This record gives sequence, C-alpha cells and structure tokens, in this order.
Amino acid sequence: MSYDFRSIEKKWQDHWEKHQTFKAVNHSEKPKYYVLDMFPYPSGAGLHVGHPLGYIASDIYARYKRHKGFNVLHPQGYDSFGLPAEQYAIQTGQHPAITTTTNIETYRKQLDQIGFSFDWSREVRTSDPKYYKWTQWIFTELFNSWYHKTTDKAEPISNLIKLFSSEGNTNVNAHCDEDVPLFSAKEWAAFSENTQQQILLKYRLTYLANTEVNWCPALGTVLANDEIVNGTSERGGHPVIRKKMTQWSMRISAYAERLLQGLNTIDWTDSLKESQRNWIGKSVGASVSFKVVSAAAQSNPYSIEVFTTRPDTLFGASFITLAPEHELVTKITSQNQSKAVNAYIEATAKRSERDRMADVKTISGVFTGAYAEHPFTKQAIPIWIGDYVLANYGTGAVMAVPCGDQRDYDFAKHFNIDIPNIFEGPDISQTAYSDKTGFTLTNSDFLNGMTYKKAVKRVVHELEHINQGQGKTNYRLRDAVFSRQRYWGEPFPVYYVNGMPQMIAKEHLPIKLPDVEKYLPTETGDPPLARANTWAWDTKAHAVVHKDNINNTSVYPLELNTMPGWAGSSWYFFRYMEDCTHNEAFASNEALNYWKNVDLYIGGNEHATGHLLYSRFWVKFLNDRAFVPVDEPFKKLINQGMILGTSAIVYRLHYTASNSNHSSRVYVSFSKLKNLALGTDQNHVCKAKQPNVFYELESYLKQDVTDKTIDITDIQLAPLRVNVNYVNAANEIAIENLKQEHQFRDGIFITDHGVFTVNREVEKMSKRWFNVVNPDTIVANYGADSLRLYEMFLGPLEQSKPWNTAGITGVHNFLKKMWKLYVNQNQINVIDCEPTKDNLKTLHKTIKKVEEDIENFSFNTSVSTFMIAVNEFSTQQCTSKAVLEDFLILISPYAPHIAEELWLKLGHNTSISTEAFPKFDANHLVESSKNYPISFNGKMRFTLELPINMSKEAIESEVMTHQKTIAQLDGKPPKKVIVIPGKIVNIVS
RNA sequence: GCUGAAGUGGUGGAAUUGGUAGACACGUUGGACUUAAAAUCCAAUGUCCAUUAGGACGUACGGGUUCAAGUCCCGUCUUCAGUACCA
Repeated sequence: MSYDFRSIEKKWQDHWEKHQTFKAVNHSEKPKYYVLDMFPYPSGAGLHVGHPLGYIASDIYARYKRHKGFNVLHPQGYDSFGLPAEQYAIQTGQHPAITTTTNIETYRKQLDQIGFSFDWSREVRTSDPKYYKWTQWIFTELFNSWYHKTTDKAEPISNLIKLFSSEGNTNVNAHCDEDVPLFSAKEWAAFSENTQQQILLKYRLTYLANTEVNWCPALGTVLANDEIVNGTSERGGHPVIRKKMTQWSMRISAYAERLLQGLNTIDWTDSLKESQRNWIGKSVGASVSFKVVSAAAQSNPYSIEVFTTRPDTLFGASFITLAPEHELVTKITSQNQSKAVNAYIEATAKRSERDRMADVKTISGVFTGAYAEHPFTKQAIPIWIGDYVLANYGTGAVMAVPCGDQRDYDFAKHFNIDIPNIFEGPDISQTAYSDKTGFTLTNSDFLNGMTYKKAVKRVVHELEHINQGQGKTNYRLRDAVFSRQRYWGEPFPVYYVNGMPQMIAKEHLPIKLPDVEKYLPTETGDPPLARANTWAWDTKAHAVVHKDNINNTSVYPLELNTMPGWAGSSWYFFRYMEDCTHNEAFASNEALNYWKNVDLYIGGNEHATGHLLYSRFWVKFLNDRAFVPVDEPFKKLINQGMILGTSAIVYRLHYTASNSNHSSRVYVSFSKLKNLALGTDQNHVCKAKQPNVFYELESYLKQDVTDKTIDITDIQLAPLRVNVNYVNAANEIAIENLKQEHQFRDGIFITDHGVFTVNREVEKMSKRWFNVVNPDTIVANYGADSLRLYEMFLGPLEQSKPWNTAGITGVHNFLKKMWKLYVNQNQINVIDCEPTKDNLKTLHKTIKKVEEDIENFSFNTSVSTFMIAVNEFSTQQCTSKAVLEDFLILISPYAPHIAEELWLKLGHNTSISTEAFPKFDANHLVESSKNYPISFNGKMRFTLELPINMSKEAIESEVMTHQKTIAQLDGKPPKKVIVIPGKIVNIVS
C-alpha cells in the first residue's frame, strides 16, 4: 500500500479533535510554555500559502516543547473587527458580523487541514461581546487612571482627587497636559463639578482632546501614525490630510521611557528593537526660552521655547526658526513683514504633507521682522519661519546654530544670515560641523575652552540659574488617537453629561454594537453609529435605550465613535489563559499567574511599531494597576518573512500606426521573445533600430491586422499577468487554459515549437496579480505534511522568499520514500532487534542536529537532516524498531500525521505527541577516525577527525602517534598542535 | 542621509567556534523500466584547461591577519527593509 496521505491526515486530524489531544490545562507538574501566533484578520480572500508559514513554525516549536516535557499553551483566534468587512458591508448592505463569521469558518477549515496543534477551546474573537466587554473595561480603567511620575506608574484617579482636595496640584508630579492651571486645595473645592472633570481629563491616561489628527477622507476616518505609509493610508493607499477634531487619545507618551527601557529585558531581534527605539525617538538636550523683543510684544513680552540637543552651541545661535504653524507667528510678525509671512503660511498649508516630504532639498522661509534676545549675550537674534521646522516635533521652534547643524547652515547661506564660528579646530567654511567631538568652544563666553560634555553641563546650570531653560528629554512618540469614525469596532462604554464623558460601570458591560441600516457616515458627517436609533444610556435602568428618550437628566447620548483595530489586539494574549467558561474577569488571577507572559511570539514584522508597541503599553498599564503580574507581554519574538508570489506574465503585442497606439490579439511566447534577444526591459521595437526583430513581430501582427497595408512604426510588449496555477515548472502554459479567461478567448498565440511560455516576476502575493497559491490545493495534491515540510524547507524563517510550488516534489518524495522504507503491504517493516552501530550513529547525529535546529529556529536545515537520515537508514537497511521510534518522535513536530500513523503501526495506542524527546548520546558518534595528509605550502599537515567524546588522554596519545608519523614523513617534529575538543585535531609541521 | 539585515552554482539554500565550500532539494542532461506517457530508480551536474590521469580558478570587489578565511579586520560597491528636514 502506498503512502495515502489523504486518509492518514484526515484520520489523525479527527483523532486529535475527538481526543482533545492539544487541550492545555492550567495546572501541571510540568513547567509551562506559552507559544503564540499573531492572530489573523479573517479576510474574505482566505489563506494563501504565505499565511501558515509562521503558524507552522510555532506549531513545530509547540510540539517540540511538549516532547520536551512542557505544559504547552498554543492557542489561536481571530482579530475580527476591521475595515474590509465594513467596506464590504457598505457596498452590499451585508452585516459585517455575518461576513466575518463566514470568513472565520473558511479560515478554520483551511487551518484544520494543515494539522496544527492549537487548543481551539480557548479561541478568541475580538468582535465577540463576551470578549470586547473586557476591552471596554480596560478602556474605563485607563480613563480612571493617571500617571504618577514619582512612583513612576499609573495610579487610580481617586488618589489624584484625594491629592487635589488635600493640597491642590502644585506639588503633583504627574504626566499630564501642559496647559493645566495651578490651584490650591481650596480652589479645587470651589470648582464646579464640570470644571473639576475638565481638569481631571488633562490627567487621565485616556482623554478627550481637540487634536490635529490624520484624517483620511476616502475612508471617512482618522488614522494613527503607524497606519500611514508614505503619506497615504496603509489600507487602500488613500491620501491623508491633517485636521483638528475632538478625539479620544491614549497617553502612551507617559510610558515612553519605560517602553524604551523594557526593550533591554526582552529577547527580540535587534532590528525590531531598533525600530521601536526610533519610533519612541528619545533625545536628550535642553529647552531654552528666548524673549521676543519686537515692538508688538513690548507690552506683553512673549517668549519662544526651543528644544535643542546641543545646548553647548547656544552662543553660535544666529537666528531662530519657527514652524509656519507655530502659534506665536501671527502675534510677533512686524507690520511690514506680515504680507510676506501670511503668503508663506498659506503656501505651506496648501502643500500636502507628501509634497513637503518629497521636496526636502528646496530651502524656503520668511523673516518675521521680529527679534529675540539671546539669554546671555542679550544680542538681538532675528526670528524666521521655515517649513523645515515641524510643528509637531519638540516645541515647533529651533534655535538655529548654522556652524553646528547642516540644515541651519544651508538656511543661513541661502538667506545670507551670519554664520558665527564657535568651534576651535574644525573648518566650517564649506559645511557645518555636527560632531560632538573634535573641538573646543570659542566665542562662547563662559563656555570658552570647554568640550561638549562639560559645556552642556555648565550651560544648563546657567540657564536654570537665570530661569530661562533646563535640561530636557524629548520623545518623538506622540499620544495615540483612539477614536475611529467607523461601525465595525468596539463601541466606547461612554455617555455624555453636559458634554463631559462618563464611564459605564463594569457590571453593565458590554455595551453591544447597535444595528444600523447603513454603514456609511451620516450626511452631516457623523460616524455610522449616529444612524443607530437604540443608542442612548439610561442611567437609572443601566441599559441602552432609544434615542428619543434622551432627556439629559437620566438618559444621555452615547459616544458615536468606535475603537481602533489595535484595541482588541493589545491584550488578547491574556484572554487565552483562561478557558473562558465564566466571564467574571478577563482572565482569572490563577491563570494569569500560571501562564504569566508569552514565551514565544511569532508574527510578521509589519506590526513593529503598531501592535507590538501598543500591547507593551497596555500590559505595563495593567501591571501598574495590578491587574496582571507581568510588565512585558512577549519574552521572545520571531518575525517570519513574507512569502512572495511568482507572477506569470504573458506578452501581448501593441503597435503604433498613424501615430496612435493599437492593441492586438497577438500573444507571443516568452521563449520566442528571448530568442529574438528581446528582454522585457526593452519593449519598444522600432523599425530602424532593430529591423530583424521588428519584421518578425510584424509578421505575427499581420495575422491580426485586417488592413494589410497599414504602416506599423513601433511595436510594444504589454505585460499581462495570468493565473500562476496554470503554469508548470518549466514556465509553460497550455493555451486551452488561457483561453478559459475572457480576455484571451479569441487571442492569437505565437508559440515556440508548439510551446507557450511565460515570464516570471517575484512580487507580493495578491489576488490582483493572479499569483496567489492556495494551501488547500497543495494539501489536496501533496498533503499537509508535505506542505509543512516544504514551507520550512524554503529557507530561513525570518527571510522573505518567493513561493515555487515545483520544489514541493522534493519533500513529497521524501515522505513517500520514508513510508516505503518502513511499510510493506500495510505491515510495518521493522523488528525488535539490536540496532547496528551505523543505525545509532545516524540516529544520534539526527537527534543532535534537529534539537539544535529547533532551538535556533533554523527549521529549514532539519528538513535536510531528515532526508539524509532516511537515505542512510535506507542504505543501512535499518530495521530496528527502537531506532524508528526515536526517529518518528524527531520528525513528528514537522510531519505529525505520518509520524502518528507509523507510531500506531508500531503498536502504540497513544498519540506520539506526548512521547519524550530522545536523548542525545555522544557515545554513538564514536567510530573509526579518518585522517588524510595534505601537503600545504610544501609542509606536511595532518588533519584528523576524532570522536566527539574522546578523553583528553586518548586525544593526546592519538596526537603523539601522528606526531611520530609526521616526523617520519617530514623528518621534523611538528611545530604546533591545535586540538579542538570533539572536533578536529590539526598537526602542523 | 541615518538605522538594521544581507551579497555563495542555472534556482532555493547548507557550511556549528576560522578547519575538505556548494550539504539537501529543485531544475537540467543521459540511462533503465514502459507500446507510450506518468510514476519510479540509477548516473552526471561550480567554472575553465586536459583524451585520461590530473590541474588551475572559485563565496560582490580591493587589501590585510592566519599554517588555514564564505566566516575575522580595513576600505569600496550593490541589494533589501525600516525611518526621515526629529532640532
């Protein structure tokens, strides 16, 4: 009986499901291990072969850890709120919940076919009210918390209120808005309830603020910074503009330093940590305030606050530049400059963010006519505006030191501003000198003769002394906007009394998403939830009621925005810990304390600055408030690379006649084009330049052109992507297959000796390129074990690589070979005999290699190791039952179905998944050592391979023997003996 | 520009601490089996020279350290990813 993977795989998938083989328990003698995948968004397109890559890797690791005696938690779920389902709902009127459920079913079916060891009993769906109850609850807890800088953690807002009523806010050291007024305890008590709430809002970790946001008109919603790529939306690529709106925000900036420091405690790749560090963007320097001395400012002196990382260069400042959007600009501009300034502001406002980014070389700016006073020299410094200063970084103002900063230098050169030199040593006649070393300061008053470090210390001290600045650390990380004007997301548990937000208590959650008739924003621009009729909060009944009941005494309007996609994904890893039979907490303390954090997290690196930062933020918050016992969610993180598609391209001939371009029905085989020395990069064929090629192509075209006298002047190749599933390994495609598609139905195909070939190009796997390969067809043709092995075999996990179905025959043949080696007439072909030395050597070599590979996540090389082992067993005619048993355990994480089947045939009636991983014994690698003399540079050299576990004495005696040999050969005793234990001994004469 | 990763046959990729470069697989070529095809099996397959024996060259490029370098050091080039007037 041949290897019937279909029935074997079905049988074991059913078996695992029926026996709940992979159900995790929350109590065990064994040590725990938590392996997690980034849960998928269930899109309508289903899975392609790229999706399971990370899941297969994590599954191998999870199965391996079970063999190694760990109690493994390996769950899966769905990030089921999101834009595509909503867009689909807008187009079709279909409720997103329905499409989402259908998509989840498809995903589940596809995942089940691959034979993952997920514990599905803990499945999570972010759009499930039982789940988002707790997302809403976390939101209310963020609202009810503030960040206490002294204890360096979040505390309940009640603590803050206590502080306010006992001593006011003058001594409160909080991370809060900058515009908080100072008040005493007495004043606090005298404030109206509404005023108190407004003040508290400035302290809460989530707060309503009128902020400038990234508005995407096409999607009708705001986007977070990480949802924007190159100035357009991440989803759909629509343009994004900046707009002021009242939005919920998350005070993630309070955690900037801890998010940065926490990176040192976790095992992530350097590149990923670096991305997060860049995103947080810490810079250490000082803030300096400059008094404005313009006539307009006389009665009411303004001062400009700047941030600098180079306070040591303060005496080199020859002008100040403000961002055009800076609030002081209009206030300080002199009369005769106001026209120019207004024109400039208008011009920059018109330019989109994208234009401004693309055009970084052009220097532009305008003088305001105002001057500032240098804090020490009291010299007047001109104030300019320029769009190279960004309004949303630092204070939106810089002190320009042309000799020490290239942009300031260029600006000064361009507008003929002074470039005073304060550096002793460097030459600044051509460029600025921005290094922090290699100079001493000059022309700098009390800083003269100092180096960078000393000068910074001194100048900060002096600035503090005159109360015009202090040392300051600045972060690029902005507070995260948390409102979305969408339907398909978590509703906020918030209602409004007199315009002030109120939280709905835990016991009344979840606030379920109401039904609406249409999923679009309203005509007045309100979010889709404004269309819901039953959308008001009755504070007496503690229930959602019809809008008509709003009376603002007991029934109030509810929030119309929903939460962003990252809300539900920021804590889902805790939800898996509980088996969710009750819903009293988001996970019980026992479960949280048992599983603690995720030991291994595998997912794509597109989440480097989004999900992975937000989850860390929420976990730190939950930890501060003692809701969870850990400070970091993911101990170790691996980014799997993307699997790319290999598109298939067919070339259609286009031609130019009478100066206009025509499309023909002629398609030419790519091999033919290559024979004509016509690459794809060279797709214009003029009569004059390449007459031979031209006339050849023209002869094909004549088959299509009705008017044979037409004068063709130029021929082009138009690339068309075709379904890759029609193309075989040799890049050939059957014309009948092509003709099934409408556009090719009456095409004329120019073959190369009857064969039509396509060109291939590697690009992202996507429906629109027709290059999607579906795992279902692979499983149907080759089986899940082949798919699993092949996905690993493709290359290193973390690397992006193109998919090529042709190669799968290699691993598939291997499985067939293995099956044939051990199964004969449906009988297992082994006996209970002593294994030979060779058998054991092969086995233990494999144990060692596979164990190392899994620990290092180099799954690709262990697939090769298995192939080599089976080849060796085959030549050794290995029939030992004990050897096969160990080998099956080794391979079972990779190819679990075939391993289970053979395990059963060996007479075991339990699943192989709980068997202990075989122990490596170095003794079995002992065998005859081989040695060979090599002549090198006229000297004799011996290299001899020694057994790994050889004793020191044995090595010495072995070396002595060879020293003698070498001395005989060469006539001289060896000069140097290099002994690498367990490896190779070099004797150099 | 900055940060990070990487450059090895026709292709994907091996090579542990510096120790026989190209494992394993795909592809290609030849052969066996077959009426034929598929499947399977066997052999060859880095480049060049040579009838063979054998030899020379070879891990992006140029240097260096070493008995020994894909691996370490210095310099150059290229590719990919992230990020960007960040003061």
